[in-house]
Amino acid sequence: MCGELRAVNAGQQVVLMGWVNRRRDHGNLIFLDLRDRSGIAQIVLDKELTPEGHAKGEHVRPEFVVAAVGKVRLRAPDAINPKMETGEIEIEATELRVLNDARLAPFSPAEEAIQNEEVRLKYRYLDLRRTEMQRNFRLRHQITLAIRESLSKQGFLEIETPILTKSTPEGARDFLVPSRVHPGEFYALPQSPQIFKQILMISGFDRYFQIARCFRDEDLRADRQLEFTQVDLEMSFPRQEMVFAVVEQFMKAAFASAGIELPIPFPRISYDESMRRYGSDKPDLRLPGLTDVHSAFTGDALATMQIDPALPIVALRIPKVGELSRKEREENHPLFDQKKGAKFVDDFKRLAKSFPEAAAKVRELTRADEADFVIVVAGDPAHSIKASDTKFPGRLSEREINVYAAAGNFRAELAKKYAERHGAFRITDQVVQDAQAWRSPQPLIDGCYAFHPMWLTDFPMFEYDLAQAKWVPAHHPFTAPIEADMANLVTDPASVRANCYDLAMNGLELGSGSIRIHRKDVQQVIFRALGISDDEARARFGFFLDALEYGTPPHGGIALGLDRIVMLLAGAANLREVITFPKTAKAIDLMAEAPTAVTGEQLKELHIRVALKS
RNA sequence: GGGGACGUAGCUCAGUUUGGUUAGAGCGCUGCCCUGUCACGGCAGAGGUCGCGGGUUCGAGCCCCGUCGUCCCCGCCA
Repeated sequence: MCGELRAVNAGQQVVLMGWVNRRRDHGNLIFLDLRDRSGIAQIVLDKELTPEGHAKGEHVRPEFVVAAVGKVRLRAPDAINPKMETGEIEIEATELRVLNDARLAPFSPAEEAIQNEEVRLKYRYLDLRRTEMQRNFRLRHQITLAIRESLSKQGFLEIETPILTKSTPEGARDFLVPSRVHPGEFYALPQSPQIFKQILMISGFDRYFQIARCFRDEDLRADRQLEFTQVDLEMSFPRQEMVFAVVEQFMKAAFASAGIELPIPFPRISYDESMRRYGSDKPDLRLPGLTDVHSAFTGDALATMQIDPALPIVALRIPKVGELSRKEREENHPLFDQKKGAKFVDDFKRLAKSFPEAAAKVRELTRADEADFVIVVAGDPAHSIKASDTKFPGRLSEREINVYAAAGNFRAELAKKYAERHGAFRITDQVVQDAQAWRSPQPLIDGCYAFHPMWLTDFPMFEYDLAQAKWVPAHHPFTAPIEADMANLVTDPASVRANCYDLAMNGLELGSGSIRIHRKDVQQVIFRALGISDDEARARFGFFLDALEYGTPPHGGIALGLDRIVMLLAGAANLREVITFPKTAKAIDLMAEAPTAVTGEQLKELHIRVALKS
């Protein structure tokens, strides 16, 4: 293997096979950099030593596939290349065989990713040859392996569930597959193995897991593809803490496989607290959170500034951004979500002029340095939004959540924009760039962790739908309420918390799970509370309701997005970097050119007629 | 469904502000030269429907309208 040869291999006879990364022709001496997945080695073709090999070498071009026969030799001291892992040696070729030629590639796999993602995806096989992509998928393999090993050690069995199945209750649009045998009927691809894994608990498999492909026919995002992979698990007789412990173990193992030490247990935070402190249900803890600065403003000041005193007033702080010009600030304004009924103050000079005490207090409360950029976000009384401002005791109102979310989104956007300046995301970048580091078992920087996992708990069971004027489920219908809140299900739905939990890390939702309902009577109450009729429940998952009646153990579990975990560890900003053949934002595979129309013959066999809108 | 950014040589980009002769650069590519390079070097050369369609104009890469594609976001989706 090209990249594995070292000084100790000097003198060995070898046959190296791989792709020509680069060719340097010095006339009677030709250097070939030969690349395979292990790395690059330099082949020397000397006209005196191998006239034939040298002659072939003259016609070799980038990405030709060749075999070089020869001896490993130490380079002369002044010819050592310290930038190459194999820089101390080279192959003195006695023979060169051209195994295959190659057309001129639209871009070179020897170089960094090109900007044009269309071309990258169309020629994905060339893109995947790049060192960075090879590294990403090796990383993905190692992470997957570590998770399998950890879960197996913890007593989980890996069990497969169907891909051709029935619509599951996840709420997204299904991908449908027509049945040839049953005209007019369709299978659905699983949005998750949810019902099957719960049935596996009923079947007595105790602890199940699966690295499961899931499918959701919704619009794509940087962190969302049509098909994605989940680490899906379920266990019998659990409590939240037991699920957390299992996940923490395998996450620790997964990160260790990438050379990152992840301290456990992970911190926990309630949903309400997360909204207050980060304006998000997937907080990024690499930067300071939001600060409640209501106390900095007098009633008069709020009236003058036209800020709603009944709503939260929070400050966000992005460190080390420095002072921004008016133009720079204005360029940031589109990053603020106008639709949340919130407004912001980012001109601190003006604020200090009108309300010097308030401005000083805000900077004091946020512990802002001179160079830190601070923005105050507050409710806009003038703004009419479609949101309920009904305040249920012990629970954030929708308008409050909107103000926090506006601040949280703004914080995340600005953090992304000024990543260079605050440097809080840098350690992740370093993981990417340092090709050695990812293999190292040592943490990259002692005591400084680039990855901040966080459990979120105590989600509300229901959300109030203003349009329908009723409480609707915030989760899938098998999520159990927290035991203590069970009594309030009908009388006070607002106060009921769900026995479910999310795992977030660095501003991404990594996974979501819950303790499930295992009793039929509770399930019926929930269905009723969710406005799902008996008939509807029976039609959608009657088989599951039947199964529930045959001795269902208490059970619960979670599913974590494997692609997202790999993305974080690869330091990638997009899922496409860790998925071999991803789809574009318009849901197209540019290489395979899918989807496509199919023949009339195929449609006929499937009893399908296509009716396109004109 | 909506908002934003982008689209000029194989790739990365300049040129668009203020319409004006034959659209440029770097890398890559082709040919020749070169025995110690490793982003090799030197000389010469090829390569463009300026995404596509229409319009305004004496004249459009540049202005207007439409359309397509890629990316990011909202909606949607845990």
